[in-house]
Amino acid sequence: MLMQGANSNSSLTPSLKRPAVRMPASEERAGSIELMGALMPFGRNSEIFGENESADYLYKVVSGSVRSYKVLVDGRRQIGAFYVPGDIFGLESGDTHTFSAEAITDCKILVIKRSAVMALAARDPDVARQMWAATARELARVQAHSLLLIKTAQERVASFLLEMAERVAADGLVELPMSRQDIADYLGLTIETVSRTLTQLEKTAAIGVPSSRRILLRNRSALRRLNA
Amino acid sequence: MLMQGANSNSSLTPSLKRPAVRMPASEERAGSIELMGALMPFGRNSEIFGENESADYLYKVVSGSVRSYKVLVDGRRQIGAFYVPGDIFGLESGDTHTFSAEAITDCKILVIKRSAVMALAARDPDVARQMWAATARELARVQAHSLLLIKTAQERVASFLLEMAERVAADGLVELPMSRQDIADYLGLTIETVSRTLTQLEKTAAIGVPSSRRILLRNRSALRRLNA
DNA sequence: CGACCATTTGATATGGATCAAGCGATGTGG
DNA sequence: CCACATCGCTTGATCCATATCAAATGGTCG
Repeated sequence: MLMQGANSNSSLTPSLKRPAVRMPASEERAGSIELMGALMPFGRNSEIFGENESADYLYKVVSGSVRSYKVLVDGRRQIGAFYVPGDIFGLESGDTHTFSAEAITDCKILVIKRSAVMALAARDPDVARQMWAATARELARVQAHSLLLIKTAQERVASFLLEMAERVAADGLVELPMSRQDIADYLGLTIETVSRTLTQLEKTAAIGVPSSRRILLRNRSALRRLNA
Repeated sequence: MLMQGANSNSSLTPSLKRPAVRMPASEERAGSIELMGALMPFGRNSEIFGENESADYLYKVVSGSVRSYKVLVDGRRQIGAFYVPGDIFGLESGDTHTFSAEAITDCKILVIKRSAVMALAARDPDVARQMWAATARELARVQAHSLLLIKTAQERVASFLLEMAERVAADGLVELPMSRQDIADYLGLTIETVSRTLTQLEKTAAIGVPSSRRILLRNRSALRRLNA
């Protein structure tokens, strides 16, 4: 399943190379989770894991960005989350992934064997607590996302921009790694509505759109006011 | 904050009585979390905790049912979850609750001090793992709820009925503890739409509605087909 | 330059919201 | 025990935000 990352795209061959730093087992302690994984490259649009695959690994974005999504029976795609450098993903309840994950851009992902984490967590309460905390953070994100989905188009787009700004912006300029279609599928809207809403926000001077992937936040408090 | 359960309603005085079974500290082991709490009664519509209050306790429904919700700035109320006997709630990311919780019906809630759980988890990896698992289950539920919110009215109502059926039904007959308004706020619809959708499902013989709080699932596969 | 894909813009359709009224059950006071 | 108020729910009529269908524009890469 991990290998699918390779074939669905590109000439990248993510040969699972040993991480540079590897502590002897006795040294594995709280905070060392990140030293337990292997750094793997994924090409744009390649699959990192698929829905219903067994969740044998955890993932941490080192560079690039990732979308998690689910395709509904009627063909609609719902994006559950965008992950940017620093984010951990692949935390799921059971032993199988409930979402798929794809690289939005070329990216480097730290891939960590879940069983190793579990084993470590069984010995080290602090590691267990860290995993709990990571899951709880994810829970909070999903809850916030739920709240998005009951808002109006303007509110959703405004919330999205503010969210991305927090995570990825250099002083007011948000560089979006994802397409309008990705945004639409994240917000539960159509690309047309996303596009129209952006032009609308531009007209009211809340934002600027120098290029389609670059959004300048001119008036954050106006956006926050829309945040309902 | 805990006391609000008492005053906002009824003559019940939830005097924090000691639980019947109380193990000496040395005996507190995995699975004993439930012995660490106090059983408290809450009257219908009374508040169990409020948004932004510090999350000092975890809760487990023993009898009755509970709604968690958030009131948005514009006055709309979004219900995040319904909890029935056996469910744990009040797990939040940080140290403050992000939702409020109210008793839908009179209920009995096991109230557990979070710090006690945390302390125990620090010593006992299995407890920590259990808490992680509980949080992960909650995460899965919220994710499922997110997916609901992008569906059509029919799909949302059908999914809701199937969800409640799994949790609360005695062979096909779902006894709803909550009002149409609660359902509407959970599904991100209006009560009119919920009502209309139910009559519509009744006409297609997918369900029966002997009384407004009792729903008979006549044709689950039809509902599942709607589940998109 | 030309083909292709992403995005924007325009015209129309529609699902669910909103506004408004009717109905049935439950409870209260006479 | 019945008249009446109240509350929760259903049903009806209309409106509106967003979807859908369709076309134009712009940006990128061979």
